[in-house]
Amino acid sequence: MTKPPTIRDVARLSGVSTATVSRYFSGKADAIAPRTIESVRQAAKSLGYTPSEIGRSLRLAQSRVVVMLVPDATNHFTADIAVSVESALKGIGLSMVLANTGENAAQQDRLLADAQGLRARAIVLQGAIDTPRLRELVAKQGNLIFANRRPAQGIVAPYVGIDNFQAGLAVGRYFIERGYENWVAIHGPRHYFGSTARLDGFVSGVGDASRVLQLESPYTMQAGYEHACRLLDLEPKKYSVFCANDMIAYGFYRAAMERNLRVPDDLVIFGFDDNRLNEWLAPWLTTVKVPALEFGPAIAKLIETPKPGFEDGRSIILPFELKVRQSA
Amino acid sequence: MTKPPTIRDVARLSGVSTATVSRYFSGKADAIAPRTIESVRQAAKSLGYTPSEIGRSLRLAQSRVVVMLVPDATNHFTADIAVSVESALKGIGLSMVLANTGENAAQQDRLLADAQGLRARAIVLQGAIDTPRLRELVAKQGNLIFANRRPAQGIVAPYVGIDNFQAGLAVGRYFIERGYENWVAIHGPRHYFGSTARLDGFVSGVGDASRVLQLESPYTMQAGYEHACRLLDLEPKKYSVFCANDMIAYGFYRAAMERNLRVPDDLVIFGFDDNRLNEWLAPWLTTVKVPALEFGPAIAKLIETPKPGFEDGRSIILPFELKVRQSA
DNA sequence: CTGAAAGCGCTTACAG
DNA sequence: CTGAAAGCGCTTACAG
Repeated sequence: MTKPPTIRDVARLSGVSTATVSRYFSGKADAIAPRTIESVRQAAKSLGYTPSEIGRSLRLAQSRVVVMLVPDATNHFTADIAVSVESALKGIGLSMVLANTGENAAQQDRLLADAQGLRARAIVLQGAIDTPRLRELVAKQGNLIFANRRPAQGIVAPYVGIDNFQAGLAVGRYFIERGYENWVAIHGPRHYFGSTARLDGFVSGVGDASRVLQLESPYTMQAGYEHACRLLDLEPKKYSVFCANDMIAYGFYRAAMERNLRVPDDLVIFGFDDNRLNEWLAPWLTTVKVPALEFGPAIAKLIETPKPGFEDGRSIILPFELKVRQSA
Repeated sequence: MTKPPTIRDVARLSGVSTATVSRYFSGKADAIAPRTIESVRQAAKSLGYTPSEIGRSLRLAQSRVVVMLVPDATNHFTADIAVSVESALKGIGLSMVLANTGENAAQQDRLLADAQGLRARAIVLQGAIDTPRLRELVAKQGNLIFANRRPAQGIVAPYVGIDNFQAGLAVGRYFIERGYENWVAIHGPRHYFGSTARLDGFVSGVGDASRVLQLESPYTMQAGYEHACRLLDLEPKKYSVFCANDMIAYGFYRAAMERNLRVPDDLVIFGFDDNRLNEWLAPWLTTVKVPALEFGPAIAKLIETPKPGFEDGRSIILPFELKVRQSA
């Protein structure tokens, strides 16, 4: 509750100017006499001084905060990426503020304004909704980074993630190769560009859009379960289901188990993400592996590297991989 | 990339002083003439002005950032609490910075210093390691809040969470009531005060410490699995296992399944937390329900309410509940 | 190697 | 209802 000591307190106690104290704390100690260093160190220590990031940020017109906006922080894969990013940012001296948009455009825009208020060094969006405010910010600030889902057409900003279209395509082709029938694509919300890219890729892969049953769905087990119940009860068939993420796949599987269906004999299920839970909870799930742990380093690199020119298309495309296990 | 407009730019464009613009943005608009308000609003809008939190924080000697330190952000229950807290803080105009201590004392202390540097409004610790720096901060800043695990003896700071000792006690008594034998307590790391409180409670509940096999363990499925394998292979028995959290219980269960053991006939498993995954992944797990969603509001309330006196024991004890399902 | 001074973007007590 | 001015905690170009 006591007011924290300032640079002036340290200067006073060690008998030097604030300039010298500042140099000590901003890594310019090699231009200070050893004896001076020592007295500053001591004074700072005895006062328990930690430089104020606020003063520093104001002076440098730049903060060390990066804001990450996610549609749903309770989604495991989203959280995995967030953890990876937080850790990589810490490595370069930055803090991460995490905020939930709840898949809500107005909420996203509000948080975008907050991030602007914090003068965030960068804003990382995992699944952005295309709004005028978003576009304005991209154009004016140029410090937005899109992660995992590519931004909508016409937004020029760096993207870190896999090529969702290619991944969908690969799954579609795999379906053809294996001779699967009764295609179902449970795809993510249409307002995310990345969701539709996966879907479009898949449809291209199987080659016949009219034969793909497309179901839009939130990225949750609950939703996967409900879609499955409806489908399996209304018109039971040997479906081949491409799920927009692993959680949907878990839900679908649950419904299948309840109906005593065997996978992959009675039903084919393909997931997406290969989240950390699979190893323990769904080692049977065939899925697309997205390298969650590579997001952090890639994003950190993007933030550290200054923008080259006006056009900012410095995307980092991470590799994906089809993890073929039992379910497909 | 353009430098963001400042309060001065808005003042200039609308022909008023910065004081007036400031009043407009800090909710003192009722003391401004309607016409003035309108011109400020317009000017701000046309410039795309968002007040700088940095300038504001410096002036007010108070930031709107709350730092949350967690031992392991990939732990689901930890993440659930973090989500709840983030959402409640947003409701009162605060941002949350999340950081991982990785169960490492030095890392925790470093992050504590960072939080101090950010002049965090509050620091929330989910599982703190008892270090001199932590104690110093509690004494000097008085803005630390302990969540889910009570601070070590002698640290006077608010705590939000269940009474871990009582919860452990209730489980121990339940074991006695049901006549369970071969007690095993797989407890969390000893450097967390909350872990030992649960264990101590359990031991009190069964009433005979010498008959409890105590195994220290990280809070992971992997660790639960490994403990189980060792135990079940070395000396197979009908164990009654109290797991420090649900993840450990999942791991234990997995090992049991691999050995064709039936729960609860061949093995009794009791979890802790009742995390969000149980509903889908382990609806059979008997566990202690900790109300994750109540942490956010409780912590927000604590932050909003000014400290009463010198002694700060304003803890909020949340209710827990034994969720008896099949496994015990 | 060191210091005096200006200024980053705000808010608010004071005066009118 | 409004403005001039001081000051929050820093950093750095400049001068010595």
